[in-house]
Amino acid sequence: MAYLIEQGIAPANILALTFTNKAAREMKERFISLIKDDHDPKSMKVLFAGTFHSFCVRILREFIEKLDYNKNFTIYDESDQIALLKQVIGKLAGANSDIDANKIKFLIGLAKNKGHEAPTAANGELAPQIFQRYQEGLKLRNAVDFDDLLLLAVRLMKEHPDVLDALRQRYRYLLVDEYQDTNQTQFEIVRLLASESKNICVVGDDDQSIYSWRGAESTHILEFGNFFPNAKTVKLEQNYRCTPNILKAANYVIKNNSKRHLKQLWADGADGDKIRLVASAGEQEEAAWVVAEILNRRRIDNLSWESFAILYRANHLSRTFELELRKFRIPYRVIGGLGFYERREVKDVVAYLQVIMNPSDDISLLRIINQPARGIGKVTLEELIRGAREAKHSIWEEVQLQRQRSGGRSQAGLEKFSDLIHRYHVRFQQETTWSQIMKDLLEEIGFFEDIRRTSKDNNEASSRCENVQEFVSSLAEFEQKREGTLQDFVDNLRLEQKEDKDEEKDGFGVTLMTLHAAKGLEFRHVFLVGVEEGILPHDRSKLEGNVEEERRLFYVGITRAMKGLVLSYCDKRRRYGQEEPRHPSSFLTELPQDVLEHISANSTLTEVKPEVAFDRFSALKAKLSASGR
DNA sequence: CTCTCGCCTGTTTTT
DNA sequence: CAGGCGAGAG
Repeated sequence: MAYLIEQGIAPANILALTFTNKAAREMKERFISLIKDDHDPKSMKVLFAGTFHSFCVRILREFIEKLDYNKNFTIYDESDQIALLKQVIGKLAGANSDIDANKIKFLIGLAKNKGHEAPTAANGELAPQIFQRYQEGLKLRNAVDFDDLLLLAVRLMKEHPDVLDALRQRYRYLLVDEYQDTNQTQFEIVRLLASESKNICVVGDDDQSIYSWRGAESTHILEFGNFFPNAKTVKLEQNYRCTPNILKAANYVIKNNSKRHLKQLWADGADGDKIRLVASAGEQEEAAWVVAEILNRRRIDNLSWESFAILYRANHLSRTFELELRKFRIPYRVIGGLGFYERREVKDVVAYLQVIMNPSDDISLLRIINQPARGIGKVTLEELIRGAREAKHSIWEEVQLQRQRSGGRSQAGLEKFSDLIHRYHVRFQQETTWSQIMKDLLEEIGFFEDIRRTSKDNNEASSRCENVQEFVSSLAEFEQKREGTLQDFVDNLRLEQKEDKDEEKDGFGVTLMTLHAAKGLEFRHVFLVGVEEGILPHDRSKLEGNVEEERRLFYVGITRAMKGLVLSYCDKRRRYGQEEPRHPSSFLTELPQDVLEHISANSTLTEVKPEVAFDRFSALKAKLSASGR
């Protein structure tokens, strides 16, 4: 990107795509720091650097009317999808059918990611019908799901050559990061945009392909030359991040994969510290050891909290570490997991905004029509849904009909709700102080009182109220920056994990995140925790015969570390409130012994003694006898 | 119509 | 353990 700018290419003609918002942010930052001496960073705002999804939203908001959607379409997230699917399944198979909405959602996603119009019948007898009804349901609600964003963008470009042409004119230089993770649809987008100009540059590493479960195919990068025959390949084999010891460990692990593009990674400099393999009795001990080590290391080397990251395979593993960090009042941030906007109270507030902007959005409407309670109960709702279905219009329109008809206890409620949405719809259109309107709305419906009333305790109540307050202040902030419409605000919310607000200014503490989220990032000290058989590799991957992807995940984790790497596992772990025995990951046996140091978390930090010798059979034996007792 | 209680089920990874 | 959901009392 910096090179293109140096060559005099207009920033508006450059399009840079990534897979996560964090990676996009990181890319922008590094780019700005490269060019800031010669160019005004502000003039670079027209350069689009973002995720595939946010790029697609942008072009769809501009052109989607050509596909017979309304411009103010709503983006459905996972829970909205599930809600819609449950409706569809209920309609199709009866209320007490045992069809799992989650499974269907997964199948639909898989099909869409591969660019299919419908899942094949083999996926389950009802799946094709459900898929069809689901898609109709989205359309009816003027909504699109995450995968549709990509699919519709492709359709737009294919069916409307004038649009494609305009986009090609606009985005003349295309760059894609983490290209090994492109799925069929994303590949199609790239191909459509770049096939004429051939001004395309992609970066990727097949050893870091960790999204095949989302339809990513690393063949896209391996066969790049087939689509762009004059492509020039540049191998980046020197690693500037890790110490030779860490890189050696990574190389040893990854070479156990059979399906890969061979390369010789090397790193300069001193070997560095040994990699520490820490065994703990349980997750409490593991967390205690890790946090004590962070405290220690920070003091000794005079480091910032930001130098440390705790990485894990699955989100729920963050909990014990959060508790322990809190105990010592160490600042930290958790990436992912239950996102900010996924919290009940925040979702409710967002749903109000959605309905106000797009009343056809039944899913959001049903969420808030009786929230806080205004006398619209199950019976009324069923009537509304039935009426809407029969008349083939939205529930909102059905509300407009039924509020006229008198009788029934819910009448007043319907009247009130309908009037409320109308009034605020007008206000949001006419006034520009969105945050004030939002405050008025929350006040009028008694949202905070309702939260206090329905919360289990004071703690929960105040934290939920705070979340809503924070939402309102982020709205205020957005409004002050004048960076976009209210619709843009909601889009960002949907597509972006809520990041810590003061992340930019004074650091954000220790980072906790999944291995997937860590890709593309680096930390001075990495603690890769829960390295146990069944967690990494995950049990499910073994069933699905995809252990090699788990190994790549392990590889990604190892190579996030610049100087220090700790791999840690427990002998037992609580799961569903029940304690279970655990065993070290088989991946650990693939590590070169000479770069390892074995540590038992039972020994205190001041007197760290290397364990006798790591012998997994004796370790296993010890565990078996322990569990036997 | 509202609310509480207790049973149930699930936990991979992300936009 | 925790959040979702249905049943049943008020």
